[in-house]
Amino acid sequence: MNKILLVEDDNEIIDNLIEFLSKEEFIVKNAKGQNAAIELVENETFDLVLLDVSLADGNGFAVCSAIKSKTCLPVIFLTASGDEFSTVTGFDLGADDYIAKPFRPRELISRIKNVLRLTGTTGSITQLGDVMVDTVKGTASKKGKDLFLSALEYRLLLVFINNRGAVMTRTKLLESIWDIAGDFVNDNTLTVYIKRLREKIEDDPQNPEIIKTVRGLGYKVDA
Amino acid sequence: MNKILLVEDDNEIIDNLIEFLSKEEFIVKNAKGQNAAIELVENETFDLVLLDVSLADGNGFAVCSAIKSKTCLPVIFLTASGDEFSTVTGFDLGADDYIAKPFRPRELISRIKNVLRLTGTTGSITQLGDVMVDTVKGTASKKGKDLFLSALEYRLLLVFINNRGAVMTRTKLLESIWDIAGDFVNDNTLTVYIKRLREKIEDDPQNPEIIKTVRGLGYKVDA
DNA sequence: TTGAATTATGATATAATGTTCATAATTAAT
DNA sequence: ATTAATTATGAACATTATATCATAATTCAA
Repeated sequence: MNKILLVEDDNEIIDNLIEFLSKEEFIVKNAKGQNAAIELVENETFDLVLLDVSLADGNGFAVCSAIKSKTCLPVIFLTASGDEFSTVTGFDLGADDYIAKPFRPRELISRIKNVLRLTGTTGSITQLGDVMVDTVKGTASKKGKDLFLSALEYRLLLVFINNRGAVMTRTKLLESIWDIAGDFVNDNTLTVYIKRLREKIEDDPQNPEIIKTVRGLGYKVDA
Repeated sequence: MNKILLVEDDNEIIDNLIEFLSKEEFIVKNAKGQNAAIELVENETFDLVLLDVSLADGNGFAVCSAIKSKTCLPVIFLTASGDEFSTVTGFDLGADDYIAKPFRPRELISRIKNVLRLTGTTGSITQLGDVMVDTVKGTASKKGKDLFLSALEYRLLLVFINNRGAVMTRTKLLESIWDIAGDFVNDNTLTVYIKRLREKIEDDPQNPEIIKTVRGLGYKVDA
């Protein structure tokens, strides 16, 4: 159940959106003015803000700035027309998306869900076979069981996950984890880490299925 | 320098976009058909895909599915008109955004940058005062200098960052980090960790400005 | 098949982490 | 002011992490 703050002063739109969004399993709370919006954001927790650009007491950009400076809430602008929203300044202010009125309700839902997914409010979990990494918590698990990865093992796993499909050279991996080209850490250190990580995440560490060796080039995980 | 795969078969658009995006410091590579696109994605690394919905050899949705099943690349659809893109199926397929032709170049740039920011391909960095956390790399820094956080310290910091503005009770924190309600780890363990984390991230650990004690309730960081 | 290069493994010293204890400092209420 | 509760600190300890060495196994090419 995600909770949405609707900053809007047009009663018809308010009623329509509250009715529609409630059906879609969202909890909606309305603020009609800038101050009300900012106060609500300060005193309650929301998952997303729908923000009308043109409010009776001023434009929504100021509200967006205020919200973004206080929270990490995603903001979707509602605009009277596509042109009203300057994407350049809008996105610069930290807006996550915008939608022009009149919009089809289903499009609004899609955009809301999309933004929630992208901003990770619903959790940003990445999967690699049966290994799951939760970058929000900073943890990893295999088949639902917690993996106890050290800081370096975790970072090494992240590098592979964020470069799925690509062969990672030893140099690239060393740079990613140790920030240097291999002059200061022993070249074998990486090999040892690969081994240790494999021992924790692979079903059969001797025949790795996740982190594969690409002889002469480096290592890779399939996409 | 982000690398973009442009899947488009109209030569005029290709030329325009390559010229414009190159000026904006993007590296652009073009694929004219479905197979070319999928092959490129498999053999090269990109940061984002711009995907025309209507290609000569079929519609772009199939390409989107193929890309998303193989990679975690963000995809922005280019559509001839707003209606052509079904936001419902489009977003369900994993599309990250879409833009209807004709679009203003600056809007395209804004949307590209926005998606890159949201999907974290440019790094999903969260800031807490002068402390930055990069959950893509699994690292943290203060004033640009690397912090060497242990696995538990890093996770504790993430809990605070993901709950900015809220008071976190000792029980909640213990549950977040140790997955238990405090029965198995000593109650003081958390206190010691708070102290150690403060020593690494606070300017003056004796007078913490980031992680504040809320006596009787727990700890909180401001939003 | 042999040899050189690459990758894997096992063992080890050192440093850091994780947990607990004992004790001090702080705060709020009586 | 005294007391009780809460939070902070310092130090001790067992455990784990980290980096390196030596050595083994593997692969590829001559």
